[in-house]
Amino acid sequence: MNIQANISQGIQQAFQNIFDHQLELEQISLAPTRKEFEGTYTFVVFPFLKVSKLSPEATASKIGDFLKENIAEVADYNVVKGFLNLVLNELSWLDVFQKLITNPNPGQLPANGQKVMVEYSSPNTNKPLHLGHLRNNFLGYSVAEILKANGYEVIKANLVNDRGIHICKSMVAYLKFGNGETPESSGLKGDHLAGKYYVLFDKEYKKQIDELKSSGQSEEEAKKNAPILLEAQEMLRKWEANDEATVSLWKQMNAWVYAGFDATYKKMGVDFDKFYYESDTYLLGKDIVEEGLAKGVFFKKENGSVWVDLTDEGLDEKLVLRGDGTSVYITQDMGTADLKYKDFQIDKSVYVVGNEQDYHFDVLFKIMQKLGRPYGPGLYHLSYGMVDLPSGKMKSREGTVVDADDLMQEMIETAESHTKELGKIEGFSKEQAEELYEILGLGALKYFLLKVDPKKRMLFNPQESIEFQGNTGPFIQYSHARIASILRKAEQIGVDYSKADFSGVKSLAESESGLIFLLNDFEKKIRQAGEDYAPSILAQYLFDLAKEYNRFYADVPIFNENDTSVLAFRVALSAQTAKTIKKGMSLLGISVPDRM
RNA sequence: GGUCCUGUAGCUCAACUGGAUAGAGCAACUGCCUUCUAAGCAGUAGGUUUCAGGUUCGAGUCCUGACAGGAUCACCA
Repeated sequence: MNIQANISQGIQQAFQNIFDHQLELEQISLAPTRKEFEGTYTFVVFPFLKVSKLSPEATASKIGDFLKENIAEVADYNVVKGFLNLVLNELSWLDVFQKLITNPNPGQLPANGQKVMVEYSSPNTNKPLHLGHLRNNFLGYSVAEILKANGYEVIKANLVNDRGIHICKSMVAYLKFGNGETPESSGLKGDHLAGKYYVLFDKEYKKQIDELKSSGQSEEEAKKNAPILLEAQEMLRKWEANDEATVSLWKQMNAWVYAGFDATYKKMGVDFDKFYYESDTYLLGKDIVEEGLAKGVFFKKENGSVWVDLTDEGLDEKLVLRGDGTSVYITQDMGTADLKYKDFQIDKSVYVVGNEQDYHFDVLFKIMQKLGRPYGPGLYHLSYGMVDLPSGKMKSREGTVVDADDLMQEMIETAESHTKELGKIEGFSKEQAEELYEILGLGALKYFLLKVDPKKRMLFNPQESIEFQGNTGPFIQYSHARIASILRKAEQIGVDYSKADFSGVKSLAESESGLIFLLNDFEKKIRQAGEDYAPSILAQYLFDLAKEYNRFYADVPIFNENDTSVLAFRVALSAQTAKTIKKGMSLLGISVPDRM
C-alpha cells in the first residue's frame, strides 16, 4: 500500500530467495537515508550477517540487486559498509502522492473501539491559573485530540479540587479583610479575587508566626498555633459538618472562581466533557479499602490504620486509611478511579499531573492492578516537569507566579506589535486583526510549551519573550498563510487540481519529493505521538514540514509554470501541505490563519 | 540517606527507540525582496553528547560507578 511496506516485503522476499531464510516484517526496519548519501531509505544489514554468511558489502549488494530487479519503486542502490541505501524512482513519489490526496481526512485513523479518559487541568479553587497550569492544560488538551485522531473515543475530564484547608484559607481571609468585596465591586476576575485573599492569608499567617515567636514560642509551635490557621481549620470542620453560613460562603466564592476559570479556559481554547468535584468524591474509596482487606491486598495495623505492602514491587508500605477511619489522598483517588470506570467503562485512563506526584500514581496504579481492575493496565500518568522562573519556583501563596491570564494577554499584545512592525495588517478589519493577534500570540505560547518533551522541566524567562521566528508556532502558521495565499490565487485564475491529472510531471525537485515523503509520514507520526502521549513529536514534525515547504516555495516556481498539469501538481502539493499543517496544528490546539 | 526524573553547540531543543561524519532554531557573521507573503530562503562559524569504566561489528541511546540539578520519601492534598 505504501512504498515503505513494499520495500519491506521486497526485503523479506530477498531473504527468502537468496538466503532461504524467513524474516518477520517487524525485524525489517527502514531508516531515512542520511543527507550525505544518495538514497531515500536505508536498510542496515549488520544484524543479518549470521543469516547471509557473507560480508556486509556482499550481503547488501545481493539484496540491492534483488530489490532493483523486483520492486518497481527501487531505481537504484548503493552500498556503504553495511548500509544499503535505496534510491527510489522519482516518479514513484508521484504515485504515493496520488494516493495521499484521495484521503479526504488525512491524519484521522479509523475508530478502534476503545475509550480513553484524559484528566487534566485539575485546578484548586482558591487561586487563579498560572504558567504551570498552562503547560498542563495545553498538554492535556493536545493529548486528548491526538488520541481522538488515533481512533479512540475520548472523554476529557477535569477533577476540580474545590475543598480542603487551602480553600478555607481564602475564605477566612476574605471574611477578615474582604469588606464584602465582589468581582463586580472590585473589577477583579473571580479567580483573581480568591487568589488575592489566599495571598493575604499567607501574609497574615506569617505575621502571626513572627509574633508568636517573639513571645517565646518555637517556630514549630508558632506554625501550629497561629490564630488565623486555627480559624481556617475550624472553618474546614464547619464545612464538613455542613454549617449553613460556611457552605454558603464556599458556594459564593467557588461560583466567582468558576466564572473566572471559564473565561481563562475559553481563552486557552480547552474544553471538558466531564467535571468531577472533590467535594463530591472526597468520601469515596472506603469501600475499596474493605474490598482490599477482604482480598488480602491490604492489611491492618494495631491502631486500625490500613496499609498496602508494595515492597516486592520495589516501593514501600503505603497508608490507605487512617487509624481513625478517615480518608487520605489516595483513598479518594481509588474511589474516583472506580467512579470514572462506572461512568464511562473506559479502557484507558490518562492522568495529566506534574511529576511531583510520580510516586503517588505509581502506588495508585499498582493498587488498582492488584485489585484486579479491568482498566488497571490502561492507567497512565502523563507526568510533566515544572515550569520554573529564573527567580526560582513559582509559589501562588507568595504571589511569585506568572499568571495565565496575564501571560496570554501579553503574548497577544506582542503578536500585535510584531504584526504592526511588519506592516501586515493592510486590508484587515479591526475584528480580523484582533482575531489574528490572538491566533498568533496563543500559537506562539502553545507551541513553546508543547514542543518540549513533557518530562523535562523548563525554564521560562519572562524578560526574553517567546520567539516568533525559527522553530515556533508563528513560523508554521506563516507557512500555512503562504499556502492559503497560493490557493486563493489558484482559484482566482481557475487552476483545477482536483482531477489529479499530473501527467506532465516528468521529474521532481528535491523539495517536492521531500514534501511528499513528509506528507506520507503524517499518519506514522500521529500514531507515534498517540502511543507515547507526546505532542512534541507532532510539533517537531510540523516544523520539519513547514520548513520543507518553505524550501519548496523558494526553489520551485508555481505560477510561472507553463505546463498546466505540472502547475496543478504544485498547487495540489501545496494544498495537501496546508491540510496537513492545519490538521496537525489543530491536534496541538493551535489554529492557523489564512493571512498574516 | 532510599527511590524516581534530567544532564547534548553560548542559549532553547532534536536525534526514527542500538546505526554512518550527533541535527534544527535563537544569538553572531555573509548573501538573497522589479517574480507566488523576507514572520522566509541559502551559507559561515559553533561539540571530548557531565566524567570514568563496561557490553559489541557499532553507544548520545544499554549496564555499572561517580558528579551536578530537580522531585519525592506525612495518619497533608
